[in-house]
Amino acid sequence: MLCMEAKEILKNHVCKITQLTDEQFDYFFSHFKKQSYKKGQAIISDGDNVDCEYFVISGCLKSFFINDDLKMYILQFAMPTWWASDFNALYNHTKATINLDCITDAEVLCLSNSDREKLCNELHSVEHFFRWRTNRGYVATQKRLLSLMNNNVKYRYEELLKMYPELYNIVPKNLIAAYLGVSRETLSRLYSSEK
Amino acid sequence: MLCMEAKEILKNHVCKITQLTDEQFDYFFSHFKKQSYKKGQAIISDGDNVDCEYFVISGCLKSFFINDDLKMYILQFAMPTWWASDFNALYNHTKATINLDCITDAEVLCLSNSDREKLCNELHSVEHFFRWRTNRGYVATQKRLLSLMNNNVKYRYEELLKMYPELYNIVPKNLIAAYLGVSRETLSRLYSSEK
DNA sequence: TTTCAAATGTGATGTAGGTCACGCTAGCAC
DNA sequence: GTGCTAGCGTGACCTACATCACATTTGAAA
Repeated sequence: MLCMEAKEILKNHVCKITQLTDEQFDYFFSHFKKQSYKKGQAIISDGDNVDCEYFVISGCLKSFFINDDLKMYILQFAMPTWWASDFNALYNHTKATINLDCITDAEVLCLSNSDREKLCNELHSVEHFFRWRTNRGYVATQKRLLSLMNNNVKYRYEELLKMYPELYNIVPKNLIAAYLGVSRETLSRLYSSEK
Repeated sequence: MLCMEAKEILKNHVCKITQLTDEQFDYFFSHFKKQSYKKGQAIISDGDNVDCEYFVISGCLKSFFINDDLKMYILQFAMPTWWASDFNALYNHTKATINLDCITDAEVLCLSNSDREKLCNELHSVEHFFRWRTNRGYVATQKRLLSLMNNNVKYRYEELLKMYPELYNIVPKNLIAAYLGVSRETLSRLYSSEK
C-alpha cells in the first residue's frame, strides 16, 4: 500500500518533466528498491563505496561533510521528492567523502548507478529527466555559492526559511547552522536579537 | 581555417564523452555560431534576455555577479573547452542576473537554448553529453561550496592555482580575489606574507 | 516519574578578513 | 614624450563571526 504510494510519488515527479508510457514507467520503477530507515541511521558513510542514489518518499535526510576538526557542513537537506547521494563518489566511482543520514525516520527509493546508466541508455526520456534534474541542482548550487559569498548569516537564514519553511519544525538549529556555514552560537544570537 | 580548428576542438570534447557519427556531429555542429570578442567585451549583461550558451575555443571568459554595493563575485573562469552562460536565466527563461565577459580576446561557439533542446530531443547521444556536462559542473560547484565553508582564503587560493595554474598568468589578482570571495587586499597580503 | 543526553541560550574574548586611505608602478592613449 | 588608469602593495582600524565556557531547557528512554 505504501509501496503503491511511493510509486505514485515517483511517477508524479518524473512525468511532470518527461513523457513515459505506463509500461515504460513500470519498467523504470522496477529498478528501484524501497528502503526504510530510522531517525539517525546512516545511509552513506565516509569511505564507503557508493552504489546508489536515493529518492526521498517520506522523512528528511541530510548529506554532509565532516572536516578534520570534526566540524560538520551540510550540503543538502533532502525532503520528499528530493534526490540525495554522494554524487561525486557515485559518478566517479570513488569512495564516499560525503555522509548521508536520516534526520527523521525516512522511506526512500534506491537506484543504483549502473541501473541509472542502463535506463538512461535504454530510454531517451529517462536520460532527459536526469539531465533536467542535474540542471536544477547545478543552478541551485550556484545560487547558494553566490549567496554564501555575498550575504551575511541573517539574510541566508531568512532566505532558507522562506524557501523551505517546513525545515524550521523538523530540523534542529545546530543543523541549520551547519547548512549556513556558521556556528550554532552565532545563529542562536541572531534570532534572539531580532524582535 | 580557425573555423576548422573550432570544429575539431568541439568534436574532440564531445566525442570523448558520447558516440556521434560524423554526419551526426556535422549536424550538431551546424547549430553553433562562431563569435569573436575583444578583451573586456560583454557577452551577457545583467537584465539581458539570455538565448545562448558559449563554448570557449580560445581566450578566457568570466561569469560574475555584481551586488548592490557594486562588489563583484566570480562564478567561473571559462578557459578553452569550458562552457559558460547564465544557466539559471537560460534554463528558466528569466532575465540575466549573471554577467559574462572577456578577460582576454576570445573565440566562442554559441548554441541557442532552443537549438540545444532540439538537438537533445533529436539525438539521444547529445542529451547524454549534456547530462554528463552538467553532472560535472554540479559536482564541481558542490566541492567549491564546501571548500568555501571549510577552508580559509590561503588554502582556497593554493587549491585554485594547483587546479588551474594557467590562471596565474592570465587573470589579474583582483579577479582571483573576486573568485575566492575575499578582498584584493587580503589576497595581496597572503602571498606577500608567505616566503 | 526519573534520568540523561541533546538542544539551546548567552557572556567573554579572540581573530580572520573587510574597509579605508594612500602610494607606487606599468602600460596604454594621445 | 605626457598623462592617465588599472593593477598592486601596505598600514591602521573595524566588524562579523568563531571559540570556549557554562547554564538552562527539553524530550525521549528507562
